[in-house]
Amino acid sequence: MQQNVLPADYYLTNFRQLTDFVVSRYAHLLGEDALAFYQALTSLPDDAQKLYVRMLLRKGQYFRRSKLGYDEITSVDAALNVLAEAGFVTVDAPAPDVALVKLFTKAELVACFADASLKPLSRAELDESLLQRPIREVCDQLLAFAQRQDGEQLIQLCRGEHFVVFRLLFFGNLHQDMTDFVLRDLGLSRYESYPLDADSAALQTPDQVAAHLLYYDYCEQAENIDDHCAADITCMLRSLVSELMTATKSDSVLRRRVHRLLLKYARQLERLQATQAALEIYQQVDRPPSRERQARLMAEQHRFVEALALCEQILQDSTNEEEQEFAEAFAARCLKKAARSGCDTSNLMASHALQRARLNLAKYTPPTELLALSGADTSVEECVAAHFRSHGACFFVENTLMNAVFGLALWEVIFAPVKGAFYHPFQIGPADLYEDFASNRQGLLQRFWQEISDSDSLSAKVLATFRTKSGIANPFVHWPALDEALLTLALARIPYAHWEAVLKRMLLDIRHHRSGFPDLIWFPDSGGYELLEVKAPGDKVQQNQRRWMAYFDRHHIPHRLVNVQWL
DNA sequence: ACCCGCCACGCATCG
DNA sequence: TCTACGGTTG
DNA sequence: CGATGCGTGGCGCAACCGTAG
Ligand SMILES: [Mn+2]
Ligand SMILES: [Mn+2]
Repeated sequence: MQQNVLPADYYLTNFRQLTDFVVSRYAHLLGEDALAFYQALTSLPDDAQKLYVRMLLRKGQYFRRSKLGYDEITSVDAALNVLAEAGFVTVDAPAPDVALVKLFTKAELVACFADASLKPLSRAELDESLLQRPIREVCDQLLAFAQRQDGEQLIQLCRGEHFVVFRLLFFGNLHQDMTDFVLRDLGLSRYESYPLDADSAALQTPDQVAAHLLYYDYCEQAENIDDHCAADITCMLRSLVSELMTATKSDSVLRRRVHRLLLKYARQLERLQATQAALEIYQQVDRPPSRERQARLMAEQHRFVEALALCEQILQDSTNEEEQEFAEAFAARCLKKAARSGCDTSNLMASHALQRARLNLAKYTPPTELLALSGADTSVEECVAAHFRSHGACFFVENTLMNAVFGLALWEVIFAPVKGAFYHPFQIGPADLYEDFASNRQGLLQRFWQEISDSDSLSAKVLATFRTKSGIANPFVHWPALDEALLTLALARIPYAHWEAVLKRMLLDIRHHRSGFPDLIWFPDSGGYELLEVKAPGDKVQQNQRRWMAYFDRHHIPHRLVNVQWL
């Protein structure tokens, strides 16, 4: 892959692109101080802006002058003077902050504090021991130590917190950053070009922005928290709930993010045996696997009636297949345990949902073959593929093939300019991909199925898109795993009705139906095709894999489970 | 598309 | 001296 | 025993540098 050469001030250009974009579209969402920050910074000479942005893009807010070696800046010292004058940095006047310690090496710290007892400590222990001392004194000594070195200065970057707001408004999240610009400009990633209409924005109101910023504050807090202190975690989560839960009512994106965070840390509370706290947090979340976790915790405490009530609720209203299957199986087990422990189960047995669950327990068993192979140095899947290649072509595809055909066939639908779906240039897909993708595109999909109504039109569409969009990011297309020969063969051998069935199930629930496809696709010399899921001894079919195979069975899509036995 | 989603693997537990 | 890692760079 | 649940590891741009051990 060719690598483009970037201009020396590429980072300033990128910074300006981002901030200009935000100011021109979202000025009404920027606070007064953020806007003032932008105006003050952009009125400085280029060199000062360059240095400021260089520091802004590095970690932390403290820097040693000796580590600011930027050849493209005519005079770093002059730039620093300008920045200091304008209040964008301080020089040799750092706030007392433990982060300053990170600017110095072990050897320097030992010398700085002239304390030989520090020497045998590891870096982590050294940091820890300095943390015990008064911060003020430590920082004074560090500053004095730095100043004793020729030309050294301690720079503190100021007002950097405003850039976070710009990033949030630009990307709609804080996990993307300026590297997206660089990777694109280097030619390492390519994005589809979709219109960014004036009215599409990730965030709409100042309150929403504030809530998101608060959420990311909590994320940061969570990352720095002691993972095995249940009390600390509980305390943080309670505070998050009280400050953020109301904001999630009207903001589905924030809701999703907050729920994820709560689920993750409630699970951690479980590991720490903090059952009550975990339950308390789970009760704030109404998405899977919250009720499953609650039911498990209830059953663990022999509160079978409550566990069963949760299962019953799931059976009645959950649209999540995995959660449904859990409730069916778990309810059956709980009923047994409840009966055995002498609970009165007569009320429970009257529940329709629970009765249905007890009948519904049969799991689909795919056609199965036992294959004896002698071990090799490659993966099981490759061994089995090699075996099947003696009677045809065989590829190790897992999700990549079906997903690729989905992504290529539906390319225009995926990137259609639906309102609110695209709001910055670095999206690999629409914002609502995993939410209401199909219902927000009913007309487009209807026209798609009219246009793509047979094998020829599907093949033509997929192969044409494969060529014209090659290399462009798409949430379903993993370009390196794809080659035209495989695609051509698959399109020729797999009947239209099968493709239609697969794509339609994917469309029903993209998030949960984009995975679980079998390992291999085999094209026998005699024609046709078959999907093969390989299992080594000790491995077993996963739930999402089984659901796909059950669906294959209903649609007469040829598939098989290949259990390997090592010779 | 948030130290993840996706897959396989290895271990402990339990009817 | 060598290696592992995190931070910085384009 | 098989079934189940839990935790794990690899894979994510690549080259370079300084620091820690
Ligand atoms: Mn697999
Ligand atoms: Mn497999």
